Amino acid sequence: WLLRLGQETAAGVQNTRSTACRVIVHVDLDCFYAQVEMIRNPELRDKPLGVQQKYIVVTCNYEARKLGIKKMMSVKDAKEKCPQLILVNGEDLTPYREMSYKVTELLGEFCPLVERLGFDENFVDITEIVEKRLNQLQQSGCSRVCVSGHVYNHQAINLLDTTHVRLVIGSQIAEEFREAIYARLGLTGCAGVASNKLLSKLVSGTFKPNQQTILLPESCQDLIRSLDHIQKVPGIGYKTTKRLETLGVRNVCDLQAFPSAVLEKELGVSIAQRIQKLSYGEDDSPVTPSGPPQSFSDEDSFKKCSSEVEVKEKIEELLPNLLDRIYKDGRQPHTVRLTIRQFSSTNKWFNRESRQCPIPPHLIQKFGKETSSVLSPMVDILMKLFRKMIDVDQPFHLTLVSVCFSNLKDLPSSKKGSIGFYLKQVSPPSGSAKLLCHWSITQNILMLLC
DNA sequence: TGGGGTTAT
DNA sequence: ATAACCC
Repeated sequence: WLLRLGQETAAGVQNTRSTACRVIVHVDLDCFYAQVEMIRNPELRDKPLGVQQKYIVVTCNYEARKLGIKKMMSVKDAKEKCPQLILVNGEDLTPYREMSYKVTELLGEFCPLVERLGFDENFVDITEIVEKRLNQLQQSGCSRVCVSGHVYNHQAINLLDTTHVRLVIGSQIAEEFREAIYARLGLTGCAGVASNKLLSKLVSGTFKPNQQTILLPESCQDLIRSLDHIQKVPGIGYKTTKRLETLGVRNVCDLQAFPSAVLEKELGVSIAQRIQKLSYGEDDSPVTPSGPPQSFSDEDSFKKCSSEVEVKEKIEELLPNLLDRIYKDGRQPHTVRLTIRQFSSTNKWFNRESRQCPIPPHLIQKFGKETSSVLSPMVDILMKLFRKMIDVDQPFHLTLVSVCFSNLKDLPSSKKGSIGFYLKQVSPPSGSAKLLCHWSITQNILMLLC
């Protein structure tokens, strides 16, 4: 696609600037866990591969998909379908988490506005980069732009429409993102470019592995209405779908046409207005930079755990890994939480309960040092939380134990003379050494030079 | 269904 | 602390 740029004066650009659309990229890695495993062991590259957690194949590579393996298939069904399927255990998320942050950090080199969604998706607000390139193009008198990848619906591009031009420039930037992710990390993925997060996410999935697509505004209704069920709309989950079904709302068109007043009474004004806007493809939520994580957790599920001693053992298994992650992060957690799931034949999922408490100050101090000194006092605290939930004199049957550290705070900076002093000045909320965006780092270095 | 995450109430 | 959402 070679196209001729419309003639537009600088003044014209200024006039349209206040109404310029946002340009959002959604980057979605292909079968992420399987890709990471194939990098760890290249011999798996051309073989059908599944990643297993407990008795579930949580994801698989495209070789396996050709043979009929689906995400979240039971190991039993998968082996029946495909006896040659190779399975690797993916219960320890460490390799995936590490690679995931490398991707986010790489995108952060292009632009500070990067928001994570799970381990394998990122939103990037590239509005400013697009504006800059648009100005460069116009000033250099360049008359052609070329779209990278697909255009949703094969819609024709109109280069007199500045929104079209912005999205085309966005496609070039998305291509650069994917090329950088492949060149530096060896990962492939999809990208979607549109004027908001919702649409960028929906359009990124339209051409699937390792391809990208842009959505022009005129095709927005086609895209959103192509969703056969409302639960496919990101933001409308299981519960809301059930309540909407009660109201007779089955698809996106039903939701668009449904009386707002009735919806607001049924779901509350906030949810009603948000999801009805979503049904029109409208989403004004900003790309919020994720920064370093808000919490660190580790969990294990199992068939049965029914004594205090077993619970303590589970906790002792989970803690060292967690404490190590927190130590490497550099911040100190101020809250700890224990979550359990009790067995029940009815309502099998979502019967989790938790208790949390502040971490005593004397223990918080020790997080910056050796993890061994925190271990046993922390086990004691977690066992107390456990006894708040479960009467240990009565029989119980747990199927999951999870420990979570949250309310992370930066180490108190030792004021002058320390590099921390300069770092804290520019980025007070979360100065975790690792995930500062490079702008903050640049500013910090400039401060040091001053 | 696993092993994580987030925000709103 | 729970409930909803996301992957």
